[in-house]
Amino acid sequence: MGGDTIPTQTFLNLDQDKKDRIINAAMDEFSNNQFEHAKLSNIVRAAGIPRGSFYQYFEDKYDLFYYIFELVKDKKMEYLSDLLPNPEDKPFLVLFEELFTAGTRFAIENPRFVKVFSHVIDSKGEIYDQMVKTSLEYANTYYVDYIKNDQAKGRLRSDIDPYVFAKIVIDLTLNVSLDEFGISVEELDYDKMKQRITQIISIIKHGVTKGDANV
Amino acid sequence: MGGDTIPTQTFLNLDQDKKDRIINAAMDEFSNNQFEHAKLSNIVRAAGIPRGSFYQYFEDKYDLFYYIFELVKDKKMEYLSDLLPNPEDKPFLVLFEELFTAGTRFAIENPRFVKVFSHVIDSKGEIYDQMVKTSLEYANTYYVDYIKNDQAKGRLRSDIDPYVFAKIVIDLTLNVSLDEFGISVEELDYDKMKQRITQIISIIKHGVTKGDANV
DNA sequence: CTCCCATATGACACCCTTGTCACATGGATA
DNA sequence: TATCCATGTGACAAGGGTGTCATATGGGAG
Repeated sequence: MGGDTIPTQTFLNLDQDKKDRIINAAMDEFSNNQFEHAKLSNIVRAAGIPRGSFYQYFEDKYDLFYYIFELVKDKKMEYLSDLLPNPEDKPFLVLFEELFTAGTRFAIENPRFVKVFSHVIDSKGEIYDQMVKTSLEYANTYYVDYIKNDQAKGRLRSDIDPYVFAKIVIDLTLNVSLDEFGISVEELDYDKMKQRITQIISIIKHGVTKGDANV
Repeated sequence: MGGDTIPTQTFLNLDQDKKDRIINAAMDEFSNNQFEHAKLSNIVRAAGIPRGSFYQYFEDKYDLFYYIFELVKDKKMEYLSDLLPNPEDKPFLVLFEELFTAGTRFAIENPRFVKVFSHVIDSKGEIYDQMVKTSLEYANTYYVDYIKNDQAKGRLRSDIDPYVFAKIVIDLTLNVSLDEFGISVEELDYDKMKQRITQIISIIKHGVTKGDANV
């Protein structure tokens, strides 16, 4: 019975310590390697369980990854969920700054999670299609509507293509926030990131040109 | 003799047709797969040469990839090299727009090349470190200096961190120019891209805020 | 003709992975 | 103690990749 939970009931029955060891080992492997390069052999060795046991807990490698990736998404949602409902019609740039900040905080506080995430983003393979493509497309339309709304209210220049702007915003959050030349996620520092966000928002908001009113 | 050219002399001696078949097959495989997932078996099959012959032409898979990647870089340089010397002290934003446009033209006219390139960018592995990291770091400092110079001349806001701005510029050229949700490099259209570039430059230049002079 | 060297060839050895399976273990229950 | 069921276990089959090597081929030189 209960044969179609994603991890098996057997896994859920495990004592917490063993579960933690497995999750930990998987997290390590998946944060250091893309899915296809992650090796079950490493995971079972690091977790200190026999290979055979693993297959009592999960269907296969993909199944494990799916489980881990859900953990990552859930964690990220903890950081973002308060911001998204948007009851009081915040300007888009305010929402953007809040999301950007929350996302950065998530990255700093959960570096391994972010690395798992980044591998999927970069992979652009099946896993990407199945696990994040839809979310990003959703974010895109969400942003586009938001931007159009702000344009209608005169908060944003109406000659800007909402799709292009939304794409920039998403790319910035995905890339700029997470890495820097030679600096890995583990070494991020909150104050520095906060400054960077302020800078980025300022550029997006006012542009880089000096003393120049916009068109 | 000549034992340390990258492809062997034997390869260089091959008749053009056979060379082309090999390069073509390699290009196909490397544009559809990251290095580690690219299969020599596919390449030799597509090129119509026996497996053993391949090892008379190249040291190994990595060697072949290196050769192919050089071809890609050379091709890209054909598009960019005129712009980089910068004799007449162009404003940074003008240079940026020119590079962006040239890069886009390269992408549209050589989609397979771009895909090879993107795989490396996304891989963030050894290949990335060896083949593009240095170039990107170089580009970064080049931009930073350029930006500082423009700031000194009052063309750009001096409260902007040149490093952050340079990073944004590089990320935009690497990501925004190349893909879009659901649109692969093969389907890019020049006019559409030109519009997008104009939009992006405009946002960077003046910001997105309506009727708002900058700080 | 035959010798020589560059080149061609594909079966094969080797490596490393994943997922399986027949068997072991152990605690609860009667 | 006997039995049962969940769980543990690691040797192993199968698959799929790369690079090698013993052997074939073929054109030019003597």
